[in-house]
Amino acid sequence: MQIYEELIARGLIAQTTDEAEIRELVNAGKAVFYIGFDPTADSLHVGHFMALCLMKRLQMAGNRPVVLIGGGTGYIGDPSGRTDMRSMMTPEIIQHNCECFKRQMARFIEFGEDKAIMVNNADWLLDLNYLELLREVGACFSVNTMLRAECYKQRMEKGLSFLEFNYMIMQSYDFYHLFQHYGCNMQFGGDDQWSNMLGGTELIRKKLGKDAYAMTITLLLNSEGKKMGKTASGAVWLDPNKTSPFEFYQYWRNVGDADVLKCIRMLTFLPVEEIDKMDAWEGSQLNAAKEILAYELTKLVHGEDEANKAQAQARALFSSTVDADSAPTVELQASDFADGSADILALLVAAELCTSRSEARRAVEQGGVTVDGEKVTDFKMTFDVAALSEGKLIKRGKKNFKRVIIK
RNA sequence: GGGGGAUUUCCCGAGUGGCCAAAGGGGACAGACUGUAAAUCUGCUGUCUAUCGACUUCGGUGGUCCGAAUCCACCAUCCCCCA
Repeated sequence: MQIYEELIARGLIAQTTDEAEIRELVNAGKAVFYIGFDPTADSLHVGHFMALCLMKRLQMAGNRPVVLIGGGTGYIGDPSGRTDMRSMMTPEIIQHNCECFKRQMARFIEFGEDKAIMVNNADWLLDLNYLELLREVGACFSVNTMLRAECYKQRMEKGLSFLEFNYMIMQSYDFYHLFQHYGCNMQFGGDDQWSNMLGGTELIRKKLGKDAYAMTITLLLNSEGKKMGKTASGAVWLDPNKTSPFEFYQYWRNVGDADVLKCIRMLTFLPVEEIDKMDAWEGSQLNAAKEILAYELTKLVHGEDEANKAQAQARALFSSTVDADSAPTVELQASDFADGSADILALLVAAELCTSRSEARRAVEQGGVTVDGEKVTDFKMTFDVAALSEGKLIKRGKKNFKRVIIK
């Protein structure tokens, strides 16, 4: 199976400008393609991960990836598909985020001579001259067309600033620039980038009379049509300090039945034939598929050791009531518990299992708290500080737990 | 530039002087049922004390009043209409 066919089999391709041409270039390993990443945070997340995987797959097939860091476009903020404006980032933050991105990417993509290259659009966007740009590039864009673009739809109701409106032009200019300086003839990206990407191919056609191509990756949506990789508290990050390997593992371990196979297909590097066999799985058998998904992804992002650890933790915690030695541990100071005894509410808060004593009290009242497997029934329960020097496993609900030790 | 409207607790959204920590829905969280899934049902959802109660909150700052999310003034942000 050739690479393009594999991408299709995995359900990764959403839209293309010229399928035949792209297929040929990519399969022949002749594509120089870029994907842009705006430094909107100090860590990459799952959405970026998909793009990085795509780069890796294409690189393995002999194509040359260009990673574009949006150090310049970060000054504007992409309005695509958003209902409100992004908060403006200071140049310092943008710079910092770019550094973080670079470090994380190096884990996935091989950079170097004849390998992948990394560029930053701050290098050419920051020096643009406004009037010059308007004449050179602005003349090639029709406001009428731009306004019809899908990516602005939601913003037409809530309002779109001129600043953000220009994002498409900057991204198009990037493509134009890379086409000329790096021979980059393709741009890939999330499906929400489609209109921005078309802006680039149009610009290249109008300015240079040449063809460039664009292809988008299917957005990873769950069966309810919501973007995956988000939790209530925010994105699922690749940075282990922001989302621990265990949390990362658990996120995938808990995906819905309807989504497991799709995720395995799109996100892992398991052979397509192997995945096809899993298609027949159903019911509780899917639990095994979820474990595979969680393990594979954790391994890709955090390495084999961390994946093994996370899996062992999860199995120990859920397969039996016996506590896990590998549970995250919190050490507290005995001096914080002046009278030598610690009440359960204080422990729950100190272990960050609850955010306030009120919340902790509710959890206890509803029967959601256990200590070393024993259900706590009285929220006034106290523990001898000395007894906690050995550590106790405190659980809030089924999935939150900490080993608490008082020294 | 002129005119009109909006800003409420995680989100949407009621609330136009005391009965408002603030309806309703969503989400989150906990419990039951399960397969660490989904669906369903129940509880719960500002903080502190937990008993009465106290405290902080309704874009910001000041003011009126015994009393303000609700009235007034100014400021900020956003939306709509006209130019």
